[in-house]
Amino acid sequence: MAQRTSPAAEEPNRRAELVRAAGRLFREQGYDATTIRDIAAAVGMRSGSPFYHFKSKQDLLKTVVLEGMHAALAAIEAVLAQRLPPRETFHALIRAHLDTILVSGGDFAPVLLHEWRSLSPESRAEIVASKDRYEKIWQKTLTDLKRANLIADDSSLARLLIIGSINWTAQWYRPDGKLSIDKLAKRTANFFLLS
Amino acid sequence: MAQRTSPAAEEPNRRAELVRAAGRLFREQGYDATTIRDIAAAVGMRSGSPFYHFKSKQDLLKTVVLEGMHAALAAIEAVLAQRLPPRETFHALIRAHLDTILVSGGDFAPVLLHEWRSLSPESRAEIVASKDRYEKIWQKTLTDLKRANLIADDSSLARLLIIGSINWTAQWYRPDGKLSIDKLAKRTANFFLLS
DNA sequence: GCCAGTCAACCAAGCAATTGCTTGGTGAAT
DNA sequence: ATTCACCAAGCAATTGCTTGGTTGACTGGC
Repeated sequence: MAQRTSPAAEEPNRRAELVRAAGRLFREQGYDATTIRDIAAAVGMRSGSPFYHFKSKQDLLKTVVLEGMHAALAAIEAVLAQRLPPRETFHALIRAHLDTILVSGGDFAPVLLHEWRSLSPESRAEIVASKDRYEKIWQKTLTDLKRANLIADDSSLARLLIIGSINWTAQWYRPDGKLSIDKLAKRTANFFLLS
Repeated sequence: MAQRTSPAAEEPNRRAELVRAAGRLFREQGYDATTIRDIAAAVGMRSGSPFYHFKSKQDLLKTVVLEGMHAALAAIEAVLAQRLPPRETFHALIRAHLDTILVSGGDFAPVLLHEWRSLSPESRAEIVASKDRYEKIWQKTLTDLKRANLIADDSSLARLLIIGSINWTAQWYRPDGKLSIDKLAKRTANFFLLS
C-alpha cells in the first residue's frame, strides 16, 4: 500500500516515465512479449535499473493497471458530480469511457483487458474494488434512464452488453479514421437510447 | 469402415489432440505463457515431439485460430441456409456466435481475441478473409431487420456495437452460473430489437 | 509363415538464446 | 559522508527448437 512516506505520492520523475513506457509497450506487444530490457531502453536505462524503482516486472504491471483504473474511475465520478439529467449523464459516461479506452496515453485499458491473467491475485483484488464502484455508477444511470423511459431494459445484462460494446471499440477504432471520439460517443449513446 | 482416401485433410489423430490441448492452454494461460512442454505434456508427449506435427509454436497457434475461425464461419452460414425470417435469423446468429465463443471446446475465439498480435502477418491475412465474410452476413441481417422495422440503425457502427457486446460476453460469462447460453441468446436478441 | 525393409510417430538429450532479477560498484548531489 | 539513481556484469532458469535414435505397425517377396 502506502509505501512512500517522505516523497508524497506522485513525483514527475523517471518512475513515471517507466510506467508510461511500460504501459505503451505492454499494449503494443503484450506483457510477456515485453522484456525489462525493452522498457529500460525506452527510457534510456540499462536492463537492471528499473528494479530500483519496482521490485519486479509484475509490480510494474500492477502499477500501470492500477493507476489507469483509478484515472478511469475518477473520470466517471467527475461526470456524476455534474448531476446532469439521465440522458446527458449516459452520453457523458460513454464519452468518458471512450476517452479512457481510446485516447493515446490511456494504454492501461487495453493492458488491463489483455493482461488481467498476468496479474497476481492480490493485484486483482485491488482492481475489483474499483471495478465494482465503476459498475454501480453505470447501473444507477441505467435505472434512471429506465425510469425516464429512455431505455427498455436496466438489468445487469443490459449494463454488461452496453459496456461490452464500448470496451470492444478498442478492437476496431482507429484514431486516424473519419470517426472522431466525440461523434462515436454521440452515435453510440443514440444507438442504445429509445427514439 | 476406415475409408480415409488420403491423409490430407482431417485425421482423428494426435495432431488434432495437440490442437485441442493447445487451444485450451492458450486460452487459459495465454500464448506466451504456454510452453511447448505444457502442450506436449497435456497429450502425453515429450517436449520435442509436437514439432513433428507442427513446424513451430506459431504454426500451432495459427492452426488453432484458423480451424476455429472456419468452424465459426460454418456455423453462421448454416444459420443463413435455413432462410429464417429476419427476427429469427438475428436470434440464431447470436446463438451461434455465443456458442462459438463460450462453449467448451471453442477455445479458439478467446485465443483469436487475445493472441491476434502473436500471429504472423500472413496468418492474419488468412483470417481477415473469413472475418470479412462473417461481417457481411451480419450486415445483411441488420439491413433486413431495419427493413422490417425491428431495429433502429443498420449502420456498420450498429454491427460493431452489437457484435462487440456479444464478443465481450467471453469476459464475464460463466457457464456454471444461472444464465444458460440459450437464455442469454434470447435476452440479448430482445435487448437489441425494438419492442 | 517368416523376415528384411520402410515409414510414421515418437523419445532422449541437449544447445543456444533469452529472460527476470541480483550484486557490487560509481558519479553526482546533498 | 551519506544517499539517490543508476550502471556493468552476470547468474540461474526457462525457452523454442534440433538432432539422432528407437519402436511398432505394416509391407512385399519368397
